[in-house]
This record gives sequence, structure tokens and C-alpha cells, in this order.
Amino acid sequence: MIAQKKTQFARIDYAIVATDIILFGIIDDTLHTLLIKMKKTGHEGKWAAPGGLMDVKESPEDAVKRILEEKTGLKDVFAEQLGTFGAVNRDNDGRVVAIAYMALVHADPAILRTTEEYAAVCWHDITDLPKLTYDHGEMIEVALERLRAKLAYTNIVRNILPTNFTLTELQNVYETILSKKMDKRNFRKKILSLGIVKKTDKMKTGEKSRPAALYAFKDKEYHAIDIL
Amino acid sequence: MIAQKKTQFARIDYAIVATDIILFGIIDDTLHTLLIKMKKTGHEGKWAAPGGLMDVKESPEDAVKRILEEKTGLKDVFAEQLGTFGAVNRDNDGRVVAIAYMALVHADPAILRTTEEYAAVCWHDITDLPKLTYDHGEMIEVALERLRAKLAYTNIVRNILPTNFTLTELQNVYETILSKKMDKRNFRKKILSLGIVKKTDKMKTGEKSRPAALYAFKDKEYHAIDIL
DNA sequence: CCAAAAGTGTTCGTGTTACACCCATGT
DNA sequence: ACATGGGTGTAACACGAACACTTTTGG
Repeated sequence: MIAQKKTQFARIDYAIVATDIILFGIIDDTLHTLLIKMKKTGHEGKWAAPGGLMDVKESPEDAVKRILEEKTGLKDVFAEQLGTFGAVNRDNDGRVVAIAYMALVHADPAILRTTEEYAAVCWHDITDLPKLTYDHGEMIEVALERLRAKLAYTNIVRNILPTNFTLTELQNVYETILSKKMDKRNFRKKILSLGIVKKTDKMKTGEKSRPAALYAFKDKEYHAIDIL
Repeated sequence: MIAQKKTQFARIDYAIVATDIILFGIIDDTLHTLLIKMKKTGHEGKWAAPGGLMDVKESPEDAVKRILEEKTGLKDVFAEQLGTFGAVNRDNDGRVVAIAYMALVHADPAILRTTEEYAAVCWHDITDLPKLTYDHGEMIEVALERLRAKLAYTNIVRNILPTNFTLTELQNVYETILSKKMDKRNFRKKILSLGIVKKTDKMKTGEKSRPAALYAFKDKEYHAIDIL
């Protein structure tokens, strides 16, 4: 039945594999995700998360790296597998099984590449998303859930912050992702007692208020530690 | 290069999709996993987790159900996706991307089907596993990690216990999976305060010691709750 | 009557929460 | 001088951890 459709995948007897990436970044102190407005026939004007077919000679992780670089120009982006979406009819064009990844970027340097393949590539506030095609809405739900859970027991937040940051900025990231206010004193006490950040000798100035000490993460590696 | 090998998959230009299942059950108060001894050419005598190719017209979850029924004769088995393993050379016979699932069964009724396809199908103590082929050793690691984590914040344990059980049996499951002794009074206090089990009017007798009250889970559904 | 496992409370220490004021800078 | 966000301590409470004896059955 699927094979009757005239599409690029119709000749395949097996499901083929794609990767889709839910990319998160903080913009204006708010969590945003990167979406693409499609030009492809049958999907004109629809929004989707970036993704693409995995090549037979690359791993899913390599596919994610390649696609991220194509879309954002960034290398060395933190990415974590979320799960695989394989409903038989998730893609009308054929049987495509998508391995979904969540990726985090420091949004500042995330200069987006404009390509002719898409009508638009841009960041969307997570609280104000357009309708998404395929099952990408579901993927974003899963990604958000995972991200929120991991804030509580890993240092994953380091992947979405710039190298140096103030404790208030760190707290803002937690608050915007978790959608809840936290107590400043308790937050700082907790973060400092964990010993995952160290104060640098730099200060953030020019903010029409008292300068704030800049901090950096001690560990370059992502790992588990009880935070909240 | 891969396509040069004369195998059943060699003609495919794309990766194909399989599902592999890490099946857990409690046998003799100890965590066991189901393994298969293969007959397939090139893999003779090697142990692997049950798995198989996904059909183009079935979802990964349906493939898991089908394979579990083929291997164990059981239906309605709890299964959860662990992640997808897609290293380019994970299968020497061709490019196979495997979606790994963890499944839990009440081991009592898990009568294993003997088939001619395999040299053996049997339960192995998790602390004494043979060498595993493909990346199935890694899958079991991931499954164990997931299972242990979920014991602490979900009622997942209901899927590995029979309908009625004593609190000591419940504690034994936690202890064997987590490989640690727990305090009986604290454990019972915690479980009872969560309200996830209810006492039945049955007792377990004939055990050459004082009879124990049998309990059952209140919720049929799997859900999150802080347990430990 | 002895062995074996069931069942049951209290104390202590640690970690989480709630809460308010002074400080340094830019305008 | 005033507006803005930076930075700091303490007290109440909840939760988890440690710990020992009595009860009921089978043999």
C-alpha cells in the first residue's frame, strides 16, 4: 500500500532510518527550539525539527553531527538520544523510522545557515510553537520532559550556557526550563555546595546594577549529580 | 564494502531495522535474563538476546510483541524502549540498526517455547552471563541501569511480580535487582505510606514459618512515584 | 520446644524550605 | 539619590537511616 505511492522511498522493501533533532537554546532568557519551514512537495510551509536520512555508512550520532552542522554551522554540539519513533504511518511518504535526539547549544554563536532547501530556519519560543508536521510535536514533548528531568540530577545545563555565566543567569535557565520560580539563596547554596562551578576572576559589568561574579563549570564532562 | 558480503542483507542500500529485547524475570529470588543460543551460520553457539527484523508494516512495539510471543509464548508483556543501537559495524552481516527494548515478565508462567531455529532458549542469572554477541552485552548494561533507576521512582516492579506477593518477596526483588540489603521496617513503612499496594485477605502459608499477608498492586498502570 | 520468617516504633541526623535586608553600580 | 539586580544566614520542618524484640507457624 505504501509502496504504491510514487515517492523517493517507495522502492524500499524495508523501513529506512532517519534522525531528527530537537535543538534547544536559550534566547532572551527563554527556552527556544530550532524549527525548519519546509519547501518539500506535499509539506510546503509546514514546520519541522531538523532531520534527515541516515547514510548506510554513518552511525546515527554521525548523522546528527552532520545534520546539525548543515543546519547551524556548529560542531561539537551536545546531543543525546531520546528514543526512536516508528509508527507505521508517521511519514506519509514511506516507512521511515526516526531516531530522535535532543541537542543543546549556547545560543549566542548559533548562527543559522540559510539554505535553499528550506523556506526558513529559525528559533521558536517553546511556549509558542507552530503546528508541527510528522510526530515532531511528540518528540518535543519527550525532549522537554527529558531535559527537565536531567536538570535535576546532571550538569546538563552546562551545554546550554556560555563558558562564563553569573549565578543569576544559571538560575534563570533553570527557572525558564522548569517554568517555576526558585529561591535565590537556596539555589546558590545548593549549586555552590555541589562544587560543580567555580568562580572566575571576571565580573559581568555594564548592567546598570551591581556587577555580578562570573562562574564557569569545573567539569567539561556531562555527568550525574543530584542538583535539585 | 559491506554490500560485497554474501548475506541476506547484502542487497540493501539502506540500514534495516531490527528490535532486540532484554527480557527480565525473577527466578529463585534472583534477577535473570532470557538468552538464546544461536544456530545461524557465522554465529553458531553464540548467546544473544531475543530479537528479529521489524516488518515494514509493523511498528517496533508490534515487532517486540510478536517476537516475545514467538520466544516465550507470553502476551501482554510490559516493554519499554531503551534506545537504538546503530554503530556501523555492530552486525557483521550488514547494516542493521537495532531498537532495544526492556521487557519484564512474571517468571512463573514464562514457559519458554522450544523452536528449531535456536540451539537453546533459557534464563541466565544476571550475575553470571556468558559472553554475548553483537552489542547485546551493552544493551543489558543499559537495561539494568534503566531498571534500577526506575525501581526508585516508578511502580515498574509490578510487572515482574505475580499478582499476589508478600512484602518480603517485594523487598527481595528490590534487593536482588539493586544488589543491596534494605532495612525491613523502613522498606515496609515506605511502601505502605505510598499507598501503591493493598493487603488482600489471603495469606501465604506452608513456609515452615509464620504465614505472611499477601498484597496486590492497586494500580494496574505503570506510573511514576517516588519510592526509594 | 525449637527454628524460621513475619510483623511492628522511635530516635537521630541531614537536607530542604521559607524568609528579608544591605551592597555596588549606572543613570 | 534612586533604581536595579547582587549577594548573604538562620530557624522550622520533613525525610531517611539506624536499630531489636515479639509473634506465629511448621517440624
